[in-house]
Amino acid sequence: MSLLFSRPCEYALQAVIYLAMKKEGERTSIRELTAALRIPYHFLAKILQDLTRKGLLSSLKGPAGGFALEMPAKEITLFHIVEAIDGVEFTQRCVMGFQECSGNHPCSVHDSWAELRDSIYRMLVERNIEEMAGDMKKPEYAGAG
Amino acid sequence: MSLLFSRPCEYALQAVIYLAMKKEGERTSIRELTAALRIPYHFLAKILQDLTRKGLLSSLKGPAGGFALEMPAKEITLFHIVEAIDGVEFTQRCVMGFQECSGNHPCSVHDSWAELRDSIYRMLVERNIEEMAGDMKKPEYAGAG
DNA sequence: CTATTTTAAGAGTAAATAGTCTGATTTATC
DNA sequence: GATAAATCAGACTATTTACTCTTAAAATAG
Repeated sequence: MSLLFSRPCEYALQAVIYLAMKKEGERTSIRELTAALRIPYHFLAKILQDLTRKGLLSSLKGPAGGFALEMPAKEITLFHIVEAIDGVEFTQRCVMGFQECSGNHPCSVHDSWAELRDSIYRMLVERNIEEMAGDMKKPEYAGAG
Repeated sequence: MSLLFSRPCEYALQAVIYLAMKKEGERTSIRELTAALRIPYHFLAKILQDLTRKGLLSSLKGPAGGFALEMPAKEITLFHIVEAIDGVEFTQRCVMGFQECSGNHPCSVHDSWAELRDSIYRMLVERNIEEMAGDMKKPEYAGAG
């Protein structure tokens, strides 16, 4: 079970943060990313292609090729990545799956979940990838392998 | 995509709340539940059997048989149901899937997610099924079909 | 121009999740 | 006891998600 986000989305989040830890413009190969993050090679390749098509990354073939952020890390949030890979369906569905659940015909946790949903959204937008990459470089943080 | 909870778990939540809307001890058939909640018959049958094995429901075969809550609705929370069907893994995993993420080696949203996780837990335990069934009976609430 | 290193693309496979079917068993009623 | 109405059990199928493989194409360096 991969809670909240799909596997591809989790991998995308990790990969983009990893790229943000590099100097701006520096390119990183799939090989390096999959080794550092322990993600299956060809699977991550697909995901990075997807992020490239969606305009979040740029790619270059050949030796010294690889992937880099298409825009400054400061302008990217986790939400951009989630939006690109999983979409924003989680902002809409009833948490218990009631088909009729809606604003004027709510289920009994509709309002609590609405608040939580907002908090999740806030978690995804309140900090940018540059700040997060800064964290990850510190020894007390996890992720880079 | 069935956010946060699996399909079987969503169906279980719906079914248990539906049962809590009945008079204590009254038995309800799979047929009635699937008609009211629009859930596939045989699939819900499996889920109810599971909840019965886990001790949340009691079942009776034969005409006038069906399912009922094994204990007073006041003593059941959504968390009991989630625990029985999906387990509590969502309280443990890193939201971005970082393998190394933990208390003393956190990812950059570790703390925000920890708070959110607690709020989700609170949403699941702060009200019991009796209260929620009470809500659902009111015309402005959704669920019973 | 050739060899090498990288991504691109698309088909294919595997595993997990969701949902179905059939037949047996239990219980109540006539 | 026979019949009917319900759950129980387990095998089966379908769909979605996760992951792999192969070949092509682009870029660099010699």
